[in-house]
Amino acid sequence: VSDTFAQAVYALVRLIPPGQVATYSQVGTYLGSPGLARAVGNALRDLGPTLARDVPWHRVIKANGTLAARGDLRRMPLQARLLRQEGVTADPDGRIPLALFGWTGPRPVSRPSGR
DNA sequence: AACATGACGTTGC
DNA sequence: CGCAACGCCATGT
Repeated sequence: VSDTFAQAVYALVRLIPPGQVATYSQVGTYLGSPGLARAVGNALRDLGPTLARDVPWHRVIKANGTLAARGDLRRMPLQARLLRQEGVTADPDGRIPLALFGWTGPRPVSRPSGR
């Protein structure tokens, strides 16, 4: 459709529920390829203040569990605060345990009993 | 079409 | 743990 890659990114990030986080590569994977991580970052970087209200960009972090925005350190503390506000805490190392807060994806395979 | 840039990721030193 | 190099994909010039 006429949506750009960025639009797709916003749509997906919008689906990330509070209390959970996704990595750039993860988002990229759901969009088609893990290598899209960079492109995903670009898309969120281009996010405007208006769109930022609809898109929980703070729930997208790096693959190593650290926060991104190394060029815009102003957003770093903000992201940390927003996440903490949702219950997402970091380890003493300053990293977020993806094993606990990691988003399972747009369609979780939560199917313990299977059918 | 080619080159340069970037909220990334992984590996090597 | 910090820094550098390479790979990767989308976008802007």
